Order: sequence, then structure tokens, then C-alpha cells
Amino acid sequence: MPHDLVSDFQARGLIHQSTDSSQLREWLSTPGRRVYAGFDPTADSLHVGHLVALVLLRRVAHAGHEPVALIGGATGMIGDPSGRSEERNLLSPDELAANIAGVERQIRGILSNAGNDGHVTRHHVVNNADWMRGVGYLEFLRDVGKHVPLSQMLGKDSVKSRLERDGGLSYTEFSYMLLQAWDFVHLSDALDCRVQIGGSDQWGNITAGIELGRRLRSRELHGITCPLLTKSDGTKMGKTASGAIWLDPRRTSPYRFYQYWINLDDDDAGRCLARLTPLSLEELTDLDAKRAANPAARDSQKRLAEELTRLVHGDTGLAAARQATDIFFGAEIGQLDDGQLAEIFADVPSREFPLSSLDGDGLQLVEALTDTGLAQSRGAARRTIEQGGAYVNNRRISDVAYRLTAKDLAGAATLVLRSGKKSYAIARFQ
RNA sequence: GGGGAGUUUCCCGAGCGGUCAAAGGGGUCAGACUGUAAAUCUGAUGGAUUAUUCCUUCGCAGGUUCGAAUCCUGCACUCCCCA
Repeated sequence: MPHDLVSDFQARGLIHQSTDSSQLREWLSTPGRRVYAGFDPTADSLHVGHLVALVLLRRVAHAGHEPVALIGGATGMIGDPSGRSEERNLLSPDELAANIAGVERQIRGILSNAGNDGHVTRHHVVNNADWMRGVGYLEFLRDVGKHVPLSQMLGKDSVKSRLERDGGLSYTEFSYMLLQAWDFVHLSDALDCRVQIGGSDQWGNITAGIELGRRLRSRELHGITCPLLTKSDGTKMGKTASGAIWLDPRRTSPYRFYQYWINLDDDDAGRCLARLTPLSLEELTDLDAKRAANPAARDSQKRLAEELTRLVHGDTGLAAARQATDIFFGAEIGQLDDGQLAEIFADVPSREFPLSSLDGDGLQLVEALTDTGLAQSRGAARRTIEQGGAYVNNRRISDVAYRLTAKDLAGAATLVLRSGKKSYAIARFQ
């Protein structure tokens, strides 16, 4: 395996800016080097936007180095102004603690199974609150602040752009870069970690750390930023009309996660394959060729969705997502238990009915469609049925007078209604 | 202050005494096609019931008529022109 991380990053389009690449290569030519990326705990889960950095750390591990994930327990209290147009709201200590716990679990999950070629990689997860907490304000100003020229701080994009806006920024957010700079120096002391990677919006913070390392320790630190993932329509990767795509299955089900990647357009899928998956460059070229020859097969999207769903949700998550995909795209729903149904249809609205409504003649399909909100009125429900748009457990029902009875149940007490191609609702009977 | 035009169903916009739940377009919802894309085509689109039919809707309130979205009166709002 070619262990030249820098060339690999370049080939995959992962480098936006970096410090001198020959020095970087030189430093990384010895195995076991430590490379870090930071994650601020702004929510109790990471989202797709964090995936690039996480995958970068996995690549670091693959190249024979040791990834270090830094959780910003301290910096998260302040809020990073980079890439932000408005002042952040401060998190309460409780929220922050919960966020740290959630984020840490996800990071460990992704880094510990980094060995899909068999080996468990050595990695570190650190929290900057651990070394920041004990540092007093005066001490910090003397030891760190004294070595950072104001002109340099004011020159950063994150500060400049905010000062030009109406809202400006607070002294608190202004100071953020000092904390991150100090993190870098601290990690170089404690772990001999000399490379920091991050999104392109982190360049200012990273160089602040490099500068501080030079002044304080006369030490050469290195930095790499990768381009922010954007879609070809200009929007941010991982953002949808209904919100962000999260890594936590409770926020975004494995099915929706999987679907997000399946639905990318061809160019985006190609770019994501290169940047987010461990596929070799040969495999990438191969998929590029297939995509050009037969775009309808959607090989790239499938492979991408598969790789990333397995990475984030594991094999069971991938299996669930696939099963859900089959069902959402027409497969008749056979024998599934209520638990499986609940999992597959996690994102679907549901409605409870008394179990007794299935007795005797049963429940009018028209009524079930309106009660679950799939149809606006009984007339609309009738119309949908007449036009062939109504399904029970994915079986088309075209009889307006159809009544649901116990034999229509998919699980023990669950039944799946659908209107048209995509609108589902779950009816639960109790 | 004077003169004129207007207010229609989710939106735009026809209708100017019965044949009006109201043309047409957009949107939306189904169906076909398709790459879970885009475009295109077909159907539907106030509510209840489908056999018929009933109820509610055309700025608001009254009135004239067997019958009004359409005529009259008053009120509210919007726009334009002249001072």
C-alpha cells in the first residue's frame, strides 16, 4: 500500500490548502505520526458535514499513522466564528455534556472499526476541556495571548468578514482562535502531534496554531484543509430541505441516510466516492467509466451509499436500509414483525386505531386514508383509489369500497398505507 | 378634494340574470414513461354521497327577481388619473 498520504489526498481532491507539502511528506514519511482534527460538540450528533474529517482520520490510520480526534469541550463553550455569519448562542453546561458524550461515541465508533482490512487501529480521542479547564485567565493571557499579534488576528477571514457585517462579533468569539491555536501547541507537546487537518473554513485557526507553535516552541507544525463538500447545485452537502443528514440513527434513520447518497447526481456521487470512501484509485476510475457508459445503473450511487451506510451504521444498519429501500420501492410487504416495521418506517407518520375497528366488516379504506392524513377528504381518498394510487402493504387496491380487516395486517398490529409513489403512513391497531 | 377601475374557488385570471361548483393557465394530487433524475403525456382538483342528489363558495351586509358570481343600495379594502 502506498503510504504517501499527501499524494493520496491530492489524487482524491482532498487538499484545498496546505503548508509546504515537501515538509509535510518528510514528516509523514515515518510511520506512527499523529495527526489531528477537531470536532466542536455543537449538537449531540455529528452530521454528514463532519464525515470528510472523520474519513480523513481513517485514511491517516490506513497510512500507518495514528489519528487524534479532538472534541472541543472547551472551545464548544465559546463557539467558532469561522464560516458563521452570526454570533452563536452559548450552550448550557448540561447540553454541552450531553453533546460531548454523543459526539465521542460516534467518533470512537467510526475510528475503532477503521480496520476494514482486518487491523484495529491505534487512535486517540481527547477533549480540550481537560487541559483548558485548569488554565486561569491571567495565565492564558501571559502564556498565549502575549505571543499573538493583534494584526494577525484581525487579518483572519473569519474575523474580517464578521467585522464588516452589521452584527459584528463578540470578544468571546474573537478569542476562539487562540484556544484552538493553543490546542495545537498542547497536542504537539503531549502527543508529538504536528499535523492538523480540517475543513477549508479552519485554515485561519490552523495557521494560528502553527504560528503559535513557532513562536512558543520554535517547532514546525503542519496543516491541511480540504475543500468543503458542496453539491453541484451549490448547496452544502448533507443539507436537505427537511434539515441536516445526521449520523445518529435516532435523528436520521439508516434508510434516509442511505437514500441521501443514492439520490446524489452523477458528478456529486463521483466526487463523494473519491473523498469519502476507502475505494482505491483503480476502483474509482472503474466506477467513473461505468457511470459514463451506463448512468442508469447508478453503480456509483449504490456503492457510495453502501460504503457510507456501513461505515456509519454498520452491517445491520445497512441491511435495514436495504430492506427499507426494497419496500419503499414497491416490494410487497410480507411477513415482518412490528419491530421491523417500526424501524423501517421510522420516518413515516403513524396513526393509532382501536383493534376492534378491524372486526366484522372492518375499517373503510377511505376512512383510513383520510385519518392518517394521506388524503385531505373522503372525496380525495376515493379519487386516489379510483386512479390506482392507493396501496395497502404495497398492494394496489382499486376498489373504492374496500374495507380493512385483520387479514390485511402486515405485522401483529401494524399495516402500511401508501398513496402514490412516495407517501406512506402507518396504521397501528391497539 | 374631483374622476375612473377593481375585489372570483390554493395562486393568476375569464365569466357580466338561468345551460356556473364557475373557462384557461399555474400549482397540487394520482397514473404512464423513466435512472428513486429532468422533461413529457393522461386524468383529477369545494364538501358529503356516488345511482341520483344534497350542502357551502365568487370582498361584506342588505335588496330586486320564479331564479344572481352576474342587476340595485350601503359598507370595507385595493389600484389608476386629475388637482
